[in-house]
Amino acid sequence: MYTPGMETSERLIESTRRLLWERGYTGTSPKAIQQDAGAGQGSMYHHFRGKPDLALAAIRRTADEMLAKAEEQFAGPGTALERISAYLLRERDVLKGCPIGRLAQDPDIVADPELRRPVDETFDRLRGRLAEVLTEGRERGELGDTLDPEDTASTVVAVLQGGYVLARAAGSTESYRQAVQGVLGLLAAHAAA
Amino acid sequence: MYTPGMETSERLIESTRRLLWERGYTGTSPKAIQQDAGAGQGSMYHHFRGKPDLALAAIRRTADEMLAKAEEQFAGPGTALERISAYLLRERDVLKGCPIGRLAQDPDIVADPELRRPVDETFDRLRGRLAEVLTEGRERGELGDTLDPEDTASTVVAVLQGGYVLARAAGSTESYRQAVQGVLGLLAAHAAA
DNA sequence: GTCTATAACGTGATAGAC
DNA sequence: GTCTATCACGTTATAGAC
Repeated sequence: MYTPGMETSERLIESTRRLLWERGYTGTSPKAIQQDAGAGQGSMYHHFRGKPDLALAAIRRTADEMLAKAEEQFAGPGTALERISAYLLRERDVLKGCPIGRLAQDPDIVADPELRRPVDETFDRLRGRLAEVLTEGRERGELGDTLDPEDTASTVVAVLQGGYVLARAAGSTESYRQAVQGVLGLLAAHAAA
Repeated sequence: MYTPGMETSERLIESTRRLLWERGYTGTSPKAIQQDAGAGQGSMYHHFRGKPDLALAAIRRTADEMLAKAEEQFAGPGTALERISAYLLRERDVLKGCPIGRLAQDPDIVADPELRRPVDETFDRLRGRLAEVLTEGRERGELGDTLDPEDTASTVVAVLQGGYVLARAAGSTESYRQAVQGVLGLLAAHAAA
């Protein structure tokens, strides 16, 4: 992943992002990061205090990117259901899984409050924005009054995260697609009711 | 975890089951297993060919146990919705996550077809049984005709798996509860329609 | 800012004694 | 069947030269 026109610290963060996604925190060694970034031991420990410090920088950047991409669909045109549908069905590297959700399974991430915070915040903001979209849809009469926006927002995020899990287990994106179609079908039926 | 009245190979499997749940495959070392089980290196390599072989035995047992516990709710009394509700709301170690779903995030598990197979099969059977329960509910008129049992079954499994992810990220079971309430609410609205 | 050297310890496995 | 010894290599970091 060596990229010539990029600062060493920048390259280290980008390599860490990629390796955290592929192998998780426990499975990613400082040595692997250094090799991937084309940097020596000394460089890494000059720019970062250690593995957790570097991981924190990488996680924050990935989290910001994820929320920005989600906002593209949430703030887009269409009904609430159309925007949520666009979000769930947009092109994704389903078999690679969610770069943030993956970290929630890592015991070393969950055990460290500094590292867990950006993961928690990411899901909290996603859920919050989805709840706003759903509330809007209910006010516009696109969805029934009985729908609980907060609970349903959590459900949508959970279907996304769980869909990733099923797809990786199966080695196929089909189960992700099914899970998404299922929840969209339930939401559509609710709208019609 | 040393348990006196148990065969060494039995203790090794039980320790592996617990450590795989807590730390995942990559994060679990043979040495840690041996110490937990109170067995030496030689014992482990006498009974098992290595780490993957021992992990396979542990995963199979956990998978069987999971499916058996799920069947208790699926085969129980009540409507389809009541049985699915009982399944999702039964007592669970939510913050510890799903011992099988956790493995789907592990690159070394996914990369090894022998180790991935039991994980995939577990979800496939869960999804299959849920689809049967939903089909039954539709035939009995408990659920609307527009509901797709296969897709919805995937959705329910995904909500469960995703709920675990959200709960671990938040360090609280609340988001799991919300995600489950959300999908049950959508299913209930569908039933009423 | 970057590099190499070194260190103390862990990993996954084999060999062979008991 | 169980144990300890040994091995080659990886991990996470520190020290200090360039």
